[in-house]
Amino acid sequence: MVCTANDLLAWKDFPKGLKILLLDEDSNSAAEIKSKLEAMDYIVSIFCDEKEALSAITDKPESFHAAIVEVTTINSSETYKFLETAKDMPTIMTSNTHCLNTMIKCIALGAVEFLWKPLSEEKLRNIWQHVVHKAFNAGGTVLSESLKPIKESVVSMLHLQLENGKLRKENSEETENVSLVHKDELEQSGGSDKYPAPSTPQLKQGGRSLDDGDCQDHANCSTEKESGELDGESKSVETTCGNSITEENLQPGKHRRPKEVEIKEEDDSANNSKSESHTYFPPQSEDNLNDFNHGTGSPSKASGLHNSCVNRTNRKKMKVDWTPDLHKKFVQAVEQLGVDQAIPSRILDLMKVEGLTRHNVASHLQKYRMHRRHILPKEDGRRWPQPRDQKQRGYYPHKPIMAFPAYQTSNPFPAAPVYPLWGAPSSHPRPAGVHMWGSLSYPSWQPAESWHWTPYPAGAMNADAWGCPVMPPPHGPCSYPQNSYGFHNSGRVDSGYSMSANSFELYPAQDVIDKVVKEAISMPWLPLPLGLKPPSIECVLAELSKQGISTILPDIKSSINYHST
DNA sequence: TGCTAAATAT
DNA sequence: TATATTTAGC
Repeated sequence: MVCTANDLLAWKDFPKGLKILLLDEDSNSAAEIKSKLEAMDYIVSIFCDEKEALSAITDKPESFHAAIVEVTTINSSETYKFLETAKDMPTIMTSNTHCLNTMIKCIALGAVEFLWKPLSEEKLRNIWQHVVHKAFNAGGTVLSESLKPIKESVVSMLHLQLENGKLRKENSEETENVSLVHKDELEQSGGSDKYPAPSTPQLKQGGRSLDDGDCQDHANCSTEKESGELDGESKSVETTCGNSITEENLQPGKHRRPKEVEIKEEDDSANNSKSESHTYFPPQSEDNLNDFNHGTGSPSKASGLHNSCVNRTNRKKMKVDWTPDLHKKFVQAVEQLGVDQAIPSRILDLMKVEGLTRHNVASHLQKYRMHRRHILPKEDGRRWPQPRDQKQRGYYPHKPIMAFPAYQTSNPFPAAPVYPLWGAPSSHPRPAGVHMWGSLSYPSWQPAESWHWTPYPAGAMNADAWGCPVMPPPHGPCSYPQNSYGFHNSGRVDSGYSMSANSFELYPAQDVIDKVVKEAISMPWLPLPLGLKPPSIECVLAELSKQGISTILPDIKSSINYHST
């Protein structure tokens, strides 16, 4: 058998010496293939019968590193059986028949590649890649006996290479990681096969571009974040793939787990053609990820987006995908800090998302502010021209537009964060003890659409929506501490302004209006909500009289007078 | 370190 | 072209 320690030591010329099981009923074809393989120093064992081949594999699994199996329309079912049985062995299918169905089925059953006959040397030369690939991606649990030494050998080889080269990996680093990194290098330089897909080496030699990236798994993502934050922001992370990660998910090491920031990466323009890499996790590959420590479980579902990660050969950009979840975290952090106090570093701390950098946050914050600044005013700001001098950070030109009583401005963490919004069901409870005119502005900004946000989901905190605070800001955005009931959108009070479709949707519920009016009456010392013009006493009296009310309670009257003056 | 604006990517 | 994100510069 081949896989002894001595064999490994002598395996300097890998892949020479790889043992190939060749199953082909056509003896001529088999002989021809064998001849070519042997010319390349592969060791070939020919079988004409599936059962024999299978028993050979079963009896001596370590005796073969890979199999080349011919499939015909006649023997296909047996071939499939072979594939299923010899799953752990990298099996390359060959055929004279160009049958897509057969091809697909073989691949589906685990074949690593499908080659049409005749098999040229070119095609055969690189079949070793499948062996290495399998060795590294078997997921540990299914790594066959014959592949283990392969893996070790390759790791060893690469390790040596690296030591001579540039990357010096600390010895302390666990083997898995080492192998990982190395493997990446190997793949990138040699155009070896990538993870999930059967690589048709002969076709991809040399320039693996997109595919490389595609298959790249998180290992790459994690690789150096080197580029990135020179300012040392990104401590451990690097790139990540997946979703927003929570602390709990963090591994002591550095490789991200299931939830991390989704990042797309692009190749270094200097070296490669630039392309974004999208990680694809074929079903069978998922567990393989662990092998390399990069795994991230499955693509994050939180974001409907693809998982993207990056091949870190380059150092350029890692695009953070601000998924709704991530954005939600962001908004929560911002609101927790208070819009005024929200600065990138603090937000970053609160978010606790591995892989996210201050720059990322700053960038997002910029966008966030832009939205608040520009979009809001567009919708409702027209009627509230702001003084230009209010340039204080965190100050948003938009005026209060809240249609509901809000929280006390001094309480940044209301016990019951309820965010009634325009059009929100009147059943929304109102925070107890709040009697001030809400100082909050609930920017109706934004187009929920852009964040997959459903307007006013019952009980939901619309954090996904731009500007929809998850937590009320500590204080109002402007100097209208008391007038938050902006009815300017109603069009009733103010018909001089056009209303957007959204405005209609946001139209305050009647009971809310009633409530506001009631409060205005009961608390005459408070200014009227914005948008409400104090009626003249004459008008009020006339209206009351019209309704058959001739007697006016003193406090009502005083209230009217109060506001009228 | 934060902010803005330009550059770049999608 | 519009939008999102990164990068550069202050």
